[in-house]
Amino acid sequence: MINVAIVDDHEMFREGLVLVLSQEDEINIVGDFNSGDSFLKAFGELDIDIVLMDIKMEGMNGIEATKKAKSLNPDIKIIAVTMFVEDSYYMQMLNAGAHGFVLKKAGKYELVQAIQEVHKGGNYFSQEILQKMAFKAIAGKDEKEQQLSKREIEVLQLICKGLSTKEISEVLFISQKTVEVHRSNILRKSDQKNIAQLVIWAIKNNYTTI
Amino acid sequence: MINVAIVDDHEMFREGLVLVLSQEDEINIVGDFNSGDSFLKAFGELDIDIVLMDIKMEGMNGIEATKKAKSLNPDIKIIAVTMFVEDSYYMQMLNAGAHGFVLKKAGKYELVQAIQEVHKGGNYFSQEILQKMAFKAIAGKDEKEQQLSKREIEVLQLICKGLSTKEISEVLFISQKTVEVHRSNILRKSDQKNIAQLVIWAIKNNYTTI
DNA sequence: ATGTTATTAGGGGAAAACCCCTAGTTATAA
DNA sequence: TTATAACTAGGGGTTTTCCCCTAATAACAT
Repeated sequence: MINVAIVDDHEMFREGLVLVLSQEDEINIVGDFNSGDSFLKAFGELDIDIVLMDIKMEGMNGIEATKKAKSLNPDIKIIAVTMFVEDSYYMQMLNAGAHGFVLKKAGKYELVQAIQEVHKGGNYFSQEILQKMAFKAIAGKDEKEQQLSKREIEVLQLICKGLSTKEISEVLFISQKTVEVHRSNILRKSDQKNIAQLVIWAIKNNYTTI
Repeated sequence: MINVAIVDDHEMFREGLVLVLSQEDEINIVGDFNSGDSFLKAFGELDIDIVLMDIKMEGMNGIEATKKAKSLNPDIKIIAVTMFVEDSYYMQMLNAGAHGFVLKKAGKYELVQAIQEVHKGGNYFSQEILQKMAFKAIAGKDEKEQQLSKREIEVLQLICKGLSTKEISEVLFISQKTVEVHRSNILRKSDQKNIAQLVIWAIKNNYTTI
């Protein structure tokens, strides 16, 4: 019997997951939570083998919740559940200690397979994600990973809120010139060529929420 | 007994919905479909009272599918299921003939309530949507609804793909000046002040997909 | 028929974004 | 201790966006 907890702030999706997985004989749903906080609060009292963790949530996100859960109990296995097949955040999630990665558009059987695989001590990644990783590895094995700095993430989030360079400079108490530097570094690192593309890239890479 | 069909291209969400609603004694799931096309193909052979219709789908979207279903059978009731609480597309969906509007983050009980209400011949709208409509009505009762034209929607979608004014003019075989006119009309009608805001507005209003 | 909207396209100019460049300070890692 | 990276900020320039204006043609509705 595999004890599974579910953390996702979408009621219907979570309730659906609970019901779908409850049908499986070998899976036992020990709890479902609508936030990282409520999950961690109940964490001590539950016997959990595997957590299905949404990455994008209001309040504490899946990456933070995964780090904290792993620090409380390193044996726990976490499978990230996500909407998009994008570049940057599965690395963050893997670094946080996740053992698997499943897309929300995956079906029941893929999800059960992922749970079984991870419970046996393995890893599971959706095909689409593996493909993305493989292509990325082939295409850019010489390029070093261009990660956004804290300040750049801050600026990116303000850009996505629709603030102009001038407005951002006023919010962050820095000169417009500095914001310009951040802007162009963000565009270069993200490999996007204008703000429209950047906003969509930021959403897919979990830097901002719509 | 209420015969319900579900149209949504997210496997897990749809499977979840099926299971959640199957638990209800008065609800009978007669079919679930991953696209507007597959739904309409099966439409003739099924006895459907109510359709839970996702608005945002690959291929034919929920608005088109709703229009076609209503033209085939005007008695059918459609409840739109959607991710965002935004301005423009519930009007489109209502014009297409929808009787209800439920957010994806709604819980099981709200959804069942919506189905019952619509089946009785009424309408159902999530609180958040009613609030949005009410505030909109109060704030802008003199302003007439500024709807985007076909060409503007075309331009908007190209903007969201990250094309510059020059590139758009080349794709559409019109002058840059004309594209500029469309751009500024889109910004004015959407009441957004730059491209970053516009892209997010377009996503929320279902003009483009991420 | 006559008004409205959509689509097209121009002139002209202000503002913002974008792209070079240098360069100082601070912090962190080798 | 010495690179390396992050954050800061300026000069100077091009390109793009955004905003004002006029205006013609076509389509559609009252």
